Amino acid sequence: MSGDNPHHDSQVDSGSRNNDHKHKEKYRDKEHKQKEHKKDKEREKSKYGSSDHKDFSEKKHREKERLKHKEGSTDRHKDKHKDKRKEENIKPKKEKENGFASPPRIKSEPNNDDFYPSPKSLKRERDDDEPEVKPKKIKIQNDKVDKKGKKRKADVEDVKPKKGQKNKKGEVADGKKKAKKEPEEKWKWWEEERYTDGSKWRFLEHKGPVMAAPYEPIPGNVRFFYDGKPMKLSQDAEEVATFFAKMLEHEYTTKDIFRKNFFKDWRKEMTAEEKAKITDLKKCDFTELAEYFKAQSEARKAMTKEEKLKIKEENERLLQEYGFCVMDNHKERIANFRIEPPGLFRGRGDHPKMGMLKRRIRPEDIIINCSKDSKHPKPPPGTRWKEVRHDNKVTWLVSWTENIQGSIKYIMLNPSSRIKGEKDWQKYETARNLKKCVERLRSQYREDWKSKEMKIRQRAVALYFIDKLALRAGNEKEEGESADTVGCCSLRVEHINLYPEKDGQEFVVEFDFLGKDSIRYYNKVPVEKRVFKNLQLFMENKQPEDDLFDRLNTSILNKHLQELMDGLTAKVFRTYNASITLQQQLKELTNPDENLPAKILSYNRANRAVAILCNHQRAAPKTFEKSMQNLQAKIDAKKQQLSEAKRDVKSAKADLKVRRDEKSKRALESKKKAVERAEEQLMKLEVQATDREENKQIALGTSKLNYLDPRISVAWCKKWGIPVEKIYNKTQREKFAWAIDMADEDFEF
DNA sequence: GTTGGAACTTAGGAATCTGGAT
DNA sequence: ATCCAGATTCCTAAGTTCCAAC
Repeated sequence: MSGDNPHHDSQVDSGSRNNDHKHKEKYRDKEHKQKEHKKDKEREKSKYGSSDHKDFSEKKHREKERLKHKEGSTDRHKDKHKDKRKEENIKPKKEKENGFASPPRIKSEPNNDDFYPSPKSLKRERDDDEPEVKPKKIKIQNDKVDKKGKKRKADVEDVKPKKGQKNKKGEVADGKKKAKKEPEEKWKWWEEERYTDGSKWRFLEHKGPVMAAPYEPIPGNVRFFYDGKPMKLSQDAEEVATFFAKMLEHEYTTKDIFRKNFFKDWRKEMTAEEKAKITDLKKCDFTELAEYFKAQSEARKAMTKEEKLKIKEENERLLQEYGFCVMDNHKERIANFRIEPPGLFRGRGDHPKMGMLKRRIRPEDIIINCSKDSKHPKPPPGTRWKEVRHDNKVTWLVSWTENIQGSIKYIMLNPSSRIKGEKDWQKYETARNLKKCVERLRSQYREDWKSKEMKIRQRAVALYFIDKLALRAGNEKEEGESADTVGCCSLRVEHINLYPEKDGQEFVVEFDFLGKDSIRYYNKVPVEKRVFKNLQLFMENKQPEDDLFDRLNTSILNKHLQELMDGLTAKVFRTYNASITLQQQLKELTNPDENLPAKILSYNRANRAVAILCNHQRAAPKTFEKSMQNLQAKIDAKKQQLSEAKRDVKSAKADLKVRRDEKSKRALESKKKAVERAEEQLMKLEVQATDREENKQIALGTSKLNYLDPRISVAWCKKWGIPVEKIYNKTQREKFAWAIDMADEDFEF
């Protein structure tokens, strides 16, 4: 069943989702005091008389003021005190590998890492404690996938690098003549077995992160003024001042919260004297600093080619040295090998922490993860790592705790790596599994709309939204820690409006809320009557700021989903619906007779349908108006050309009438051709304009990268003879190499 | 069972690069 | 050769899910 999600249609072309900033005001200073409305929940409870609702104890007393910026703090600041209901009984969790039927991994011999020690000589010891090491090849479903009949080296042992390897490695690192060489043959990890024991790798070696560049004090002639008088700042205070100065242009340096947070954190960096003197941000004049940085960036732009080349080479050197690691005998690209530099935090939307100082990360903050038997990365001279550990149950190479939210940041591998690719592939397989049973689940939740139990009804309605509208799960968030955004489970009464009748449709629900990244979701959808009635019920006796689904959270929902299908979670619906929509739209929009650009346009339109479904928005490009004008000018010129061409045809006709010779006839023909050509070009330009206009605020990239099973696109390309390069750029081809290699034109999601 | 932390995916915007127009 | 717009890459915030400790 493809194209089996009829209810998307409305969404696909339903209107505008503008990110209206006014809209945000609406939520800005709201104090959500759900706590005060617990009584309402109690009321509902009794209404349904279900016994399973114990009371929701209230415990929300956040103590603000965290020691955030305490020196070297690795402490958590997440003293969360959830006020969520926890009345549900939670099922015992099942152990499983997410329904990904794939065989245990057996190491196969790579041939492409010449830069690093060739592993040939180095056998890894086989892991004897891995019973599943016998590859019984639970081959991945995809029928066609396997056509090539891989030579699975089922018997190759997992090799572990030995000393020899290390030595070689060192040598490679130093004189990296070899390192330059591209591996001619790309490693097809998808033809190999996977680990099934939960381990992520056997061997991992890397050079550690690239630390942020040290602070470079500003020259003495560049001055900071306080209260009109120049003032030399201590180095630490100065550094933080430069962060602010660099942002001076930006609107958010005018925001109260930003300024307040900044000033508070800045003062912590000041010496006692500075602190005593600098008491008012308004009296601070950063303009000379700002000009200095501006001039610097101008200078950078004006650099000669040689200078630029030099920088480029230096970057390339860093990339070669730090941008790769060896994981299980393969050289793999690292995604983010640089430590995030210090600066001022800018969250998205109305973030309560905007402007806070994002502290500089020191080696002492950093945890290194690598193989015990690898050459460990060296900390910068005179420093040490916080810890070096050897945990092969995780994929990260480096981690540190960030001081704004107290969360952990990681350095991990590039999307083209085996470890990311396998996971990505698995994600789509889970979504395809959902396809097989989605109708069953749909009937199930429709049944549940009638349940006697409130929490089941809520779960069923929420699931309906997640399925129909591709909403995110919606975890609860801690108030005051981040912008006020919601997803499905965390929707509040104020986020929807019910219209028994609107615009000629019955039972319309209007959604208006800020989702991830404070992107507005606005949509009007007709729903089934039963859903509508349920929503009315859920909203009864509630305040706008109360949870719509007060008996539900993501944990309850996902537990339920897990029971319905192995590996099923809320986000699988987004993947499934995105991919199935693409497949179906491609089927619908592709016209076999059309030429290549037209087909690509169809692809983009199908992609766009998905982006709209998933609400992937972008700010209209700054150059949008101009580029539209340019295009319009082209169109006008083409129109002009066309009308001239038509006039030519007329006169050629007249000519022919008079002369009646072959030559005139031919002339007429060629004029006619010119008209046709111009018409075609005009049409193309107009289509392009439409396309661009339609795309003004839609971001296609996110869905392409994260939600659309690449095999659908690859199959489509193969079917219509479209070079895959037209659809995926180089990076994307690297990420989706597995799909490009395995999908043939018959692939069905 | 709850809770918070850890791990990992998803996200939009800024910075940088590139190649075609001039 | 230079400029510019669009494409690509980088950056890191903001989500989801899993899991261990209580």
